[in-house]
Amino acid sequence: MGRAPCCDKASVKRGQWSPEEDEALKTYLETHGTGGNWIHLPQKAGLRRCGKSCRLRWLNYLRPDIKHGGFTEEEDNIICNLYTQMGSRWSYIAAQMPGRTDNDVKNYWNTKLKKRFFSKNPNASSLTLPCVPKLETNDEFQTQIPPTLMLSDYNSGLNAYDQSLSLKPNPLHNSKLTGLSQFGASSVSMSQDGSSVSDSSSIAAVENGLLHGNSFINEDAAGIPMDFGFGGLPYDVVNQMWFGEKANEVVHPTCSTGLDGDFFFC
DNA sequence: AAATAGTACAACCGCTTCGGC
DNA sequence: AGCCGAAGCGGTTGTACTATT
Repeated sequence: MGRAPCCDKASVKRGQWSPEEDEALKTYLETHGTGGNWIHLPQKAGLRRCGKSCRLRWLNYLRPDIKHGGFTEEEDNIICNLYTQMGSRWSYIAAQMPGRTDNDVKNYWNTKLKKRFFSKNPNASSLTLPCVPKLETNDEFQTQIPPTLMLSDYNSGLNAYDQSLSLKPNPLHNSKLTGLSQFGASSVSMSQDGSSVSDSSSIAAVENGLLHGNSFINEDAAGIPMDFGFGGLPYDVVNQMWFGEKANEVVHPTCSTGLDGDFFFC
């Protein structure tokens, strides 16, 4: 038995939106807002569309603050940097670029940026990406971003990475720190087929200040930092360095932007 | 000019999470 | 505490457009 469909597919229109439909949706939303319910919105707006479809159309295309058009070099670098740090958290990456949507960023990465990135960083294909623990807001998390991991070169409001911030959990998020074992072991391949950990609470993790450079750090009850980092590499908080599999191997976490703006791994 | 291949982007699908009851 | 509906999210697919042969 499959999942019940969100709407009656036989009675709703699918495919490309017409200008008339766009106008109807836009007019309705500008007048009434969503009313907190997308499911019943199409009916009220006189549209024969699924509520989900309306929501997506609005969020990805019709919203007045959407920036259409090509990505700048600066935006390219932000995407590459954030992708290497947190994987395909498109909604979060998009949130760092005003006017860009997760769909936009995702499409742009999949069609253009990924090829460019891997042609410049052939070794990157073997990299693993961080998997993100769920967090419990009761835990007294507090961490600082190591200076070597700063992205403040960008003027795009990467506030979450502000070195000077000492971030506390956001009480609005009520996620739990569960399933820790999976995070140290699992990884996300940077190939097209690579899937991400489908867990939106990772965004809360970042908002809660747990992004620790390429890693996500939780401090357990005893105050011992736990690392869920880049491919499971432990992070040396004191020296702000990453350790490779060999004890004497040190991996520097910083990803940099070259003089010509091209992204590369150091 | 027509056919084919490649690219870009919009839209859909289904799983997970959240919040109200 | 558990259920259920709705929203959020990321992966995938569909399609229009452009370039190449």
